[in-house]
Amino acid sequence: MTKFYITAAIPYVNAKPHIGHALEFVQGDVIARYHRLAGDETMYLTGSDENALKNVQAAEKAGQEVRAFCTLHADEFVELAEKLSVQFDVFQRSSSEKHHVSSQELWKLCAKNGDIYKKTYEGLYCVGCEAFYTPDELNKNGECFEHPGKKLEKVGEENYFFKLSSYKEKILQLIESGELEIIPEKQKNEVVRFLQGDVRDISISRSKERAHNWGVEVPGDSTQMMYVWFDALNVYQSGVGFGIDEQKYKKWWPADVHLIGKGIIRFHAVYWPAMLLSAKLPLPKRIYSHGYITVNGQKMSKTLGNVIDPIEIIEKYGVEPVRYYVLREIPTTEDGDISIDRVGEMYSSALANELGNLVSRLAKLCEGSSIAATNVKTFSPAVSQAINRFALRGALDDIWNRISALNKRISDEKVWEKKGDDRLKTLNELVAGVIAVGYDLQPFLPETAKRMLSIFTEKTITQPAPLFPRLSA
RNA sequence: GCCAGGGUAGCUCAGUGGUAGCAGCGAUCCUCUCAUAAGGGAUAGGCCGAGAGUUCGAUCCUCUCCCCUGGCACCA
Repeated sequence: MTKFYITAAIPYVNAKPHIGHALEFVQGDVIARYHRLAGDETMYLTGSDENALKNVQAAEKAGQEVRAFCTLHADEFVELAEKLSVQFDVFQRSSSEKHHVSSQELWKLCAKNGDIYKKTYEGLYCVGCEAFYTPDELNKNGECFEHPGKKLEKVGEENYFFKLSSYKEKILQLIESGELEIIPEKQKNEVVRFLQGDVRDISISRSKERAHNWGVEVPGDSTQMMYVWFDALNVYQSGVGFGIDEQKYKKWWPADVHLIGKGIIRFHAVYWPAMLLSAKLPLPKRIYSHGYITVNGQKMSKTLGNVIDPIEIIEKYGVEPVRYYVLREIPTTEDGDISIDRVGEMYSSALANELGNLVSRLAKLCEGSSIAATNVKTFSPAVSQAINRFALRGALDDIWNRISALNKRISDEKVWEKKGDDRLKTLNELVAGVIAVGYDLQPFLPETAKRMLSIFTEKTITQPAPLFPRLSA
């Protein structure tokens, strides 16, 4: 039995989840479910990024204690996963004691290898980003791109630095050779271009004061806290026992897939491998990067007030239509758009009319006939291949082509007019087709798939209640 | 500003050096009746962003321009 370990990025918990988080959770869930069904021992992990300064600021704004604030939001992500039928095996909070110990362990390994050094850093500091910039990273007015109009301050501070520059060539080679695979190509190219440029060492700590005394303390220096990404990335390891449970860690690490949003590719494809190389630990095998969701063609933003709460759509249409939408309508590795109306359209056309009605009509046609249930135990090659290439939408395209073909066959052959052996033979073939569809659909729409398989493997097939009832409105 | 990728039917997109696509959704029309008034079929007359060049010939090659999107160190 092979193991399969996939991670979803750990979200900041400074606000409640939006539809973008749902997209990533569901994508990862499909891949995890696929591997579980294929017989792999599977681990699907996510967690929460709680040590970020943003959380401290958000908590202060909300007038709450940081830890309580984080717990509140972390719970919302756990709840979202449940409502989406997303099965995480581990939800690792980065504020947990174990995670702190684990991250300090990683730090020590990098330090032992001589890759961490102290340096007084003087630079231009953007209060909005709470980050330093070099002049060439700024716009022509000398302001950062995130906060145009905001003057930068000159700040000096002694920090720990990580020798990222030492690993530039090695990582470039790993990525170009495909040993560390990045999908899609577009993101891979951006990482390669970055690595071909001037890669500088990065600051990996900040003063405790600047960190508002929140985060993971640097081992052996109680005046410094780890830069949040240093510990955040380590969630992928701490969640499977790194520095805590060696046996467990050895079993799961390295990750087979890191699933992330395109905005954090650099951390996963450059910093993270560098840290692991420094610590002499195995590297993740693949990075899948997905796009962002726009709403009615616009970026989601709190200012615009167009943030879509996935829970709301789930309540309106149900879980599986939401899963279907983000998997089929949103290009797997690119940006896509969502609107409530569009979800409704998809519900009617693809789910109720095509799939739901197919199940209904075929079940009805089968009533009174004894159908020999086929026992499918594997995914179709097309679907397997698509999932392994992170082409989730492609897999659904294939499945829906088959659904259309089944509907067409029923009409073309006027199955309802057939009699005797001819009818029985045709029905058997059609049922086999639907069962195969149901099997392939399991990772995507688990509940629907389960019902389909159960309906058509019964000894006597009877017409079920609609899988996707027509919407009244 | 710099870098990358795009601008093709109402929408989402595919595509090729030689009259643009059996594409999907929506729309319109026709049609079956097993089915959730679902299914199936047909149609939709789009200057393939603008201009110039290369070529016998370009939507696809080159150049310029316009527009959009993405990346530019803490955003799923």
